[in-house]
Amino acid sequence: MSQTVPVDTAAIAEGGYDPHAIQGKWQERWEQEDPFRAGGDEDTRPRKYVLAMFPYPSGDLHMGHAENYLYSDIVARAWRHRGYNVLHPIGWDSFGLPAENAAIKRGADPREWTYANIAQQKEGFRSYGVSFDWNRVLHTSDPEYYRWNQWLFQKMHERGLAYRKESPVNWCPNDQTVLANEQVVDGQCERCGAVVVKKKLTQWYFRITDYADRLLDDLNQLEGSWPHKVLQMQRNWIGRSVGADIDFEIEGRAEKVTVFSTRPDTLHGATFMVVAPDSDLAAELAADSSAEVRERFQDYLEAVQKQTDIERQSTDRPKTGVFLDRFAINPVNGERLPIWAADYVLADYGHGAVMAVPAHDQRDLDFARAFDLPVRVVVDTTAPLTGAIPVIDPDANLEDLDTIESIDPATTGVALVGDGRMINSGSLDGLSKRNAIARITEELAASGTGRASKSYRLRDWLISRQRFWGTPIPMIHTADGEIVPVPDDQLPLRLPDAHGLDLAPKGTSPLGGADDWMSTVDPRTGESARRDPDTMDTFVDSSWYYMRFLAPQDATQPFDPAQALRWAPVDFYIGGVEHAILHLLYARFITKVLFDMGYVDFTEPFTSLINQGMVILGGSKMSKSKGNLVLFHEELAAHGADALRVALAFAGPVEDDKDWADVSTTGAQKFLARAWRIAHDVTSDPDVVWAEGDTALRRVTHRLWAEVPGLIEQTKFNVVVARLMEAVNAIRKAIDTGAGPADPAVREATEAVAMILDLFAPHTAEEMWEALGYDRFVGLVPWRQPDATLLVEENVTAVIQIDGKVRSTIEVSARVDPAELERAARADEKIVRALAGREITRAIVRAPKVVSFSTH
RNA sequence: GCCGGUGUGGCGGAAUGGCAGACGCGACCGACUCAAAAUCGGUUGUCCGUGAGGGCGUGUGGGUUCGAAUCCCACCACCGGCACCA
Repeated sequence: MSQTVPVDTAAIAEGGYDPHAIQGKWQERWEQEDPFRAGGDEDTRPRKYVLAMFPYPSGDLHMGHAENYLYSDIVARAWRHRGYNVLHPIGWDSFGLPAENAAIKRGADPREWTYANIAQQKEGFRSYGVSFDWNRVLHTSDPEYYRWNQWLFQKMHERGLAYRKESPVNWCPNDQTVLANEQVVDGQCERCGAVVVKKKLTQWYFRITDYADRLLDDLNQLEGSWPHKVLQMQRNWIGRSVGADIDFEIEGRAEKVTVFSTRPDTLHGATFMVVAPDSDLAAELAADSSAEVRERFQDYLEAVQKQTDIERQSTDRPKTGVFLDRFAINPVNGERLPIWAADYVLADYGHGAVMAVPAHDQRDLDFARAFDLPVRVVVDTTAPLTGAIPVIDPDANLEDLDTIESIDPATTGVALVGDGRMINSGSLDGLSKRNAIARITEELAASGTGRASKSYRLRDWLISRQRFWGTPIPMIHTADGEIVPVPDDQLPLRLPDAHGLDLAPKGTSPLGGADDWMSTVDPRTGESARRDPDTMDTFVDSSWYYMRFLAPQDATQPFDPAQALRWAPVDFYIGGVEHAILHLLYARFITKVLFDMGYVDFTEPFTSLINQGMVILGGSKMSKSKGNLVLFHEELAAHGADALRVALAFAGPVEDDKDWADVSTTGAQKFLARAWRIAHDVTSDPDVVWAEGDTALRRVTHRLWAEVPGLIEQTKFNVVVARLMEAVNAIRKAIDTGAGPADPAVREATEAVAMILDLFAPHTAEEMWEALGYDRFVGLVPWRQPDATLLVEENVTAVIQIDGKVRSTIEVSARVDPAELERAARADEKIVRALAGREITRAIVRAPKVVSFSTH
């Protein structure tokens, strides 16, 4: 048995191409000369702002980062070549739980862990050759940054957009903190997977629901520029329903109860009312009922509260509920509707109470059938919706309507949710659904018992967190129970030293244990007061960071409005789809708030958005626990940055997942060695006259110039790499068996390859550029324009079809006359043979590409 | 249940109304070499045929068109979002 000897294939095998030496050389020069710094105020070129979602410093970079920042780098480099002043910054989303958990595990300071990881990732980005502007680095955990989170919070508070309320909140029992709705996925904590429970707490919220309509409607502007999927997810998440609020008198209660309904047209069909058992309203209605009801209600409430969200939300559970022995009065007909408490009604949607119309709502019908409540049909879904309105006898009994009887929900168990003609509904009779909704809404408004209304699935954004490693909430709780802002001259309100603090999760913020830190004075009276012990959700940090890059060192304001006018909004944004309804919704919200405050002149932060796919392995997501990790620094060491970059860019469309098993770093390395070699084979000088070069090769070059910018704009990076491979193959062939290494077209083509390859393999491209006799940096060289005369082929292959099948091809001039082309096609030997005497009944000629004959 | 997306060789993918499978991976054959690696050249959708050539082929079925992977309709499969949201 022979032994396998490890060989440095990269250095030896590729015939002199040594990616690691090249990489070190150019990274050092970039570091010294800072060529990718964005142009300043004096720069008159048009501007482009390219941004990839900033990383969380969770250890070393991984393959997902390799992909994400490769794509933003490709776009940034392409725009530089096309004459733009490009801003491509990098920073770190450096507050958050993992730092804290790691610190708890090791008894260390989250700061140390965080900044050590940032240093490691910075080094990773440098050795990967990403063309960031390193002068604008920010870390959200720096007081210089989070000071402006506190500014934002106070601005929001001034405008009534930050407020406190007591409410049942999502509580992660593992992380021991509250979570925003967006951070609960399938009833589980987005971060750790623990089953989320409800807890009633007083917390800080941002009033994102005030912006629900704008967040929804403005998605239309992004159509075509954002992934369809993300727009869809945001629309679903906001979940606007249009209908009416209807006020019901309650017997024995002074105030009316309002319900929301998308089907106010069915108001005459309401036969009972249901309130959410965990709502204040249910508790109050039960409290004023009999002792027996109170007891039954209490038992039911306890049972309901024991359920997790997962249990409560699972569909096709049998309906449960209790009768509260209270009655509501239907405003349109005075009927008494029994009021029930049932957990299929949610406390925090609409008004926590519904009018139940069992005939026309499946849930209400299920409940009615379970508790033997009446069902009254008020929409004849069998009636035609077009033509004359059928005459309905107002005294007609349902039993008289044969058609309706056969589909009576009370017997079939299927609610009639479709459109139809109103019946048993007084003034609405005969109307269609849409007209009935309009009519009843008017009537309710006229009588003061209702009004048009909208409801949203979206809830206000809970931003308090009971954890240490985040932005302290800049508010003071005074002795008299007031809550006042920390005065501006005392900002930033810095986190205390973590040493000596118990960071372990215990359900309240660790800051509460920092006595010196917690005690402060009431800025109005000087009396002693307490700080707010909670920190902000880290999604607050990332909701506006793209603005901070515009002037990251500014100590006087969060961002410079003049720079915002120059650079913002972001022209090209890229990141994973996992942020579709978290970061991207919050950033849109905060941008609109900043617009309303007059700080920015745009309402959407990210003009175009791309979601890159994930890097997976063997069909499943990489994870430490599964042990199927492909490590970034190992791949980098094995193949070099350029091969890694080319392999990833070539692996497939940006949006698709890339299985590492299908990614060929060795293939990429081979290609790069071939490209590097042709640059060294060129023997002509830089001042040769290209026009004297081989025309066929020149056509290849100019097709490249014609095609590549468009392909980059469409983010078809894999196709651009394929085109470069074709070009390299064509040059190789020209050198070896055609025009020869001295031909000007060989130089022209090789220069084009170097200039475009810069997007994918910047180190190799610089090395090629140098070999071709130029000064650094190819990364800053403007791309050439295609020569139109070289784009028009002289001869093309025309396809000749008979009855839709290709039967022959002929070489013709690109400027061939259609009549002449048809003549040539008819005369073609293969066509004559294939026709076998059949007559051509029709000929379609699309010169110079197609002739299509039909024979029938 | 509602809404949306996707479906192409052994594999990743290309082609958005005009030669399906560009480019690459893998595989096979050859040149160079004592040999191997690297490099270079060739073959590679599938079936029939010695060959020339022909049949079939982009999830399935239909349609539009001289011509469909591409447009339309229905269905199937997979993936994703929302879901007792009134």
